[in-house]
Amino acid sequence: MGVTERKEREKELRSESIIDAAERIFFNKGFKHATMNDVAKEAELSKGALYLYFHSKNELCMAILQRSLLILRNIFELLKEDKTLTGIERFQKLAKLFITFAKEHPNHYDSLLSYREHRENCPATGEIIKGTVRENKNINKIISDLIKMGQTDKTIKEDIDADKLSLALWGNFTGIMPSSILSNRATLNFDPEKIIEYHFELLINAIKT
Amino acid sequence: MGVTERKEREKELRSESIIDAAERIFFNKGFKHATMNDVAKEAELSKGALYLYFHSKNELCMAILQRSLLILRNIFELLKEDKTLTGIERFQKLAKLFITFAKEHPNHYDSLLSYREHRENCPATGEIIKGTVRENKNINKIISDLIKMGQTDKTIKEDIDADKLSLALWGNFTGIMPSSILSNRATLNFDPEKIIEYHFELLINAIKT
DNA sequence: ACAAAATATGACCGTTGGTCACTTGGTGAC
DNA sequence: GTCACCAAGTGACCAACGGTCATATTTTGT
Repeated sequence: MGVTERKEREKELRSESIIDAAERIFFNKGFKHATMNDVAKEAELSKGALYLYFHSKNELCMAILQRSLLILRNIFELLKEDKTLTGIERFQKLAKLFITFAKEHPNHYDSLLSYREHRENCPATGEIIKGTVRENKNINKIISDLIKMGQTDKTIKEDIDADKLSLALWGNFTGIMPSSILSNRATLNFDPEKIIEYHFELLINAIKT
Repeated sequence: MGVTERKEREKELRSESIIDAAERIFFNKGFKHATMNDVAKEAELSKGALYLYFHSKNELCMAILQRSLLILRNIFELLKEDKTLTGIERFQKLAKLFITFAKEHPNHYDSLLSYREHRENCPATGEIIKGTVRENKNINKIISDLIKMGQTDKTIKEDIDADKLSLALWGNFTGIMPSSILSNRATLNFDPEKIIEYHFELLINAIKT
């Protein structure tokens, strides 16, 4: 009885192709102005069908956000596996990777920042929400591991609390950049990248051996 | 001809009383679910009249945000004028004031975080948007001044870039807290206040003489 | 071959932000 | 005191959109 398995795969594929369509539409028109009809048309489905796969527009947005987190996790994962660097050097590179991600995936980065807007009305029990929470934890775990690796190779102070620092960085990542990279930079009288780098510089001084 | 002046005052008062009403409604029902009709009723006006004072719902939200920034500025201003503290001690107290603000004015704090949602569609030339930008700069200026005061009394390292650090802190403030204080804390496995405090601790180590 | 179940459709609904033709009431000129 | 005028205010109305559901189509198991 391979039918149910095949159906499950097809359902999964449908779901993915809807998210693909949603990304194209949302990233082009913006979350607010894109409509579910737009997405349906792009996905070559009727509007009603979308609701067989996602409970609401917000949940569809959260599905995109989950992808964004995945992209970022993969970037950090690579850093973690780079054996040519010392611990503190890896930490140093975190800031650059933050910035690179935001620049190379501006739309996905934007979706990260709109977390607050879209989580509303999404039942916390839903698979998608749980997925984003899980992915979030994964990322914090990696950052935390990076720091611990620095402690192992003695390039980062022993008494640093890796978990807390990891969360602080994550907060900083989703804090300083928002007011910047995606706003009209014209109105800013500072360069957000420089701020992040400077901030990291200070932290590095605080934690290196 | 004191009539025009009086009318101007009255217009200003109306505007304020609309914001008052909007705060009560928005803070109770949430920005999304509150309607302009709700606000109109609360302000004892017709819906159409609201639009004589604010171009859109978003702009009304930004007016509330401007108030939030004002509250925060006043808090920081007090810290700046406290002559009993050394520079580094004042810096230390910043973190606590951040947290206090978020706890004592949760709705206003929330409105700060929803900046991204509401700025959309508000023309950058509007008085309200310019007001929020100005208030934002004021706050960064105060933080920056606090740091410089520490450099003057030699409790903070001379070579710290006060402006950059000020922006980094502001980013952190609007970064770590959002994912925390206002989310269901139940699902969090960490205490956001602790994270902020720890982060500050590290920074203090990096900048103190 | 056919009934049952899964999948898909799109007309339809309720709600809401925003508009606009119209009303109201204070003002200043005479 | 009267009256034309204009800013201030009104609320019926509109278009747009998220979401639903009765119906249609396709696939599945027997």
